[in-house]
Parts: sequence; C-alpha cells; structure tokens
Amino acid sequence: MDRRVQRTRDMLHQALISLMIEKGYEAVTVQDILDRANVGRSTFYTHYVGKQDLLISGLKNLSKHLLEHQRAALASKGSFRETGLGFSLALFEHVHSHRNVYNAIVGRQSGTVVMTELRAVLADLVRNDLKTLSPNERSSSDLPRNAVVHFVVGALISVITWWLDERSKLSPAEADAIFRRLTLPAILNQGRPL
Amino acid sequence: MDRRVQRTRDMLHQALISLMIEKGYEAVTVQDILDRANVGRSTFYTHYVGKQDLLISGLKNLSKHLLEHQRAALASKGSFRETGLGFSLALFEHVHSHRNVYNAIVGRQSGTVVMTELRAVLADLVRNDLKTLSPNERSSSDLPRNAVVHFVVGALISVITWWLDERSKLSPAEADAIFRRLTLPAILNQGRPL
DNA sequence: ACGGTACTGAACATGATGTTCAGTACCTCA
DNA sequence: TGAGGTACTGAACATCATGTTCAGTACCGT
Repeated sequence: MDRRVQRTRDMLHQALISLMIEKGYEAVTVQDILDRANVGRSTFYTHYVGKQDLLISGLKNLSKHLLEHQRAALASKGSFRETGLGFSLALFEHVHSHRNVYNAIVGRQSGTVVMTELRAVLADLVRNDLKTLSPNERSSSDLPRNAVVHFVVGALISVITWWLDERSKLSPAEADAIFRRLTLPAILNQGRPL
Repeated sequence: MDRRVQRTRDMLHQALISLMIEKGYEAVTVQDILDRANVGRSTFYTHYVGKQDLLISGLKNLSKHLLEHQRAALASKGSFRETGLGFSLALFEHVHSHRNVYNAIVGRQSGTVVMTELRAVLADLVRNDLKTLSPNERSSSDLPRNAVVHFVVGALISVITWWLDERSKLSPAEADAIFRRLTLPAILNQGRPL
C-alpha cells in the first residue's frame, strides 16, 4: 500500500482517538480530526465515508486479536466452563490497557455508537463459542441460540461498563471472573427449567 | 396546567412517535416534528431543550407504570424467584403493545439514544429489587451490587432486543420466561463461587 | 526521472440547530 | 364576561457541521 495512504490513515486514527479522550466521540467534528491530523478535508472523504467509518475501521484490529484468543481456547482441552468464551479475559485486558479511551466512550453517554459496533464484533465471537457447545441449533428444552447470544453480549458489555465506572478498582482478571460467574451458569443451566 | 400547554406537548409527543416509526429516531429533525405537530419553532424550544429532551419526557410514563407493578410484586408473598424483578412481565407486555415504536428504535441502529434512557429507568427498578433481596450492601462472597444491577439491565435489554428482532414469534409471557430463566439463577447463585 | 496517484485547500451547496421579537390568539380567574 | 397574563406564531437571522468539487502541487513506486 502506498506509504502516503498509510501515513494519512494513521494520522486520522490517532487524531480521532486522542480527540475522543478529550471530548468524547460525539463532540468530535470532522474538522477537529482534520486539524489534529493535519490532513486536507477532501483527503479525508476519499478514505472514509465519515467519522463513524473511521471509527469502525479501527475496531477491526481488536476483532482479530480476540479471535486468536478464542481459537486458542477452543483448541485446548477442558469443559466449557473453562474453555468457553475464551476471549473474555483478553477483552478485559484490552479494555484495561486502553481504559482512557474506553472511559471517554462509556462515561460520556456519547459512546453508544462505539458500543453498538463493539456489540456486533462480540456477537460473532459468542456465536462461535455457542456453536461448539451444542452444534445443533436446539434440543427441545434449550433456549433459542440467538437469545443466548444476545444475553451474553449484553451481560458482557454491562459488566465492562460497570467495571469502567468503578475506575478499575478491580484487576482485569477479577472483573472477568465476575462476568463468568454471572454468565456461565446461565448458559450451562439452559436445559434445566425453572 | 394551561390547556394550551397540554395540547402543544401532546402534539409534539405524537409527532415524534409517529415520525420515529417511519424514519427512526435519528433521522427525525426538529423541523419534521414541527411540521407534523403543527407547532411553531419558537414554541418547541420554550418547552424542550431539543429532540432528546422531548423523548425522555415521554419515558416518564413508562417508568411510573413499571414502578407500580414492582411495588405490587414486592408486597406479595413468595420467594425472590417468584416476586423478584416483578416488573419484567409488565415491561415485555408494554414493549409488545408498542412494538411498532420499539421496532423503529432497535432495528435502526439509531435507537441507542432511546435505549440509553431506558437503561437508566430500568437500573433504578432493578436496584430497588436487589435491595430487598439483600438489604446490606454485600456479604463477603457476594458480588458488588452495581455489577449485578448492570448485569441484569444488560441482560434484560438484550433479550428484548432479540425478541423484537424475531418479530414477536413468542408471546410476552414466553419472552419474559426466557429472560427470567437466564437471569434469576445468576442472581441467586451469587454466593456460590464457580 | 517519469508516470501515476495521493494530497491540498479554498469555495460552495446544503441543511440542521437554536435564538429573537413583535404581533396575535387564547386561557384562567376574578 | 372582561381584563390581564400567558402561550403560540412565523419569519428572519446567526451559526455550524457536513460533504463535494476541482485545479494545482507533492510525492511515491519502479
């Protein structure tokens, strides 16, 4: 890829991130990004459709990273209780090491756009995992798979949000443990009616 | 309250709702609302700060409704498994009877603003419930209450979202049962570590 | 060093937001 | 029922963000 293209896109990503930390996603205008990145207006629009497009393209990296962790966990031996949702710890760690960015996102009420994109990424991962747990869509007493996928993703996002609100008094491992303690029993007890 | 004020606010609410159904929340402009409601621009801004303010004021009714159901459930005898989260069925029923509105909200990726407001309303209700379950903040092995609150709200919103996506193949009672089957065990097993 | 591609930057069109204010209509309350 | 107050009107204006266009310039890959 042309070096100029790389440079430009890097500058734009950096600019967006640093601006989000300062003002929150919504408050950032395209003009802000251009000024910070030192990139011409028309240039921006040749690369991205808009602010959100730039954001989404940044989330692709995270997605790849989590996918690797998931694959590793699925390959190893163990019950679902141990190997299931094998990307969750990696996610908590990623959030922790970028917590200034995430704080700018979740605190501000603005970050719902970002979170929506993140949801989509996570839903794919969770669906993968559940497929290995029970490859056939559903046995008679199971819950619909999509319901469970939505449930898990919602729970995960919620715990992360809470954890960030607490300003990381807990380590990533501890937060992950809470998430798993709340969520895994629900998944595994599916077949057992109330 | 001055009858003119009532009329104006009613018209504005109706307009917003019908427009949301047609275009989704984000796509609606203040001007759209004014045209539909037949209300002057300056009038709008004397009543509401903006589009979102109008929306939020509409959610107040729902909040009151759910609170009543919760109070009734808490007053009745029974284990937490039966009386806990006593507003959930009422919520599923409310969503069902306004499903055209909610479909416009959740489908469109736009509705995150609405959902954020709804989250806040639900968090208050859930917190109420959990307080009655264990009035003291936490025994040693319990999870932090806020974590559980976030978890429950996230799960609830997720199940509702999924349910709407399925275009209501299930009755409100069935969807509610799924939610409770996934969530209540997680709450009740809190003290039991993995 | 050449051909091609990417970047520039200013100008423009568009469209939404929110404010102002003098004039008009309507409501409440006595 | 009428007087006084309050709410609504609507047009004009200021502001600001978005997204497009295009001729000119700088830089890259080979």
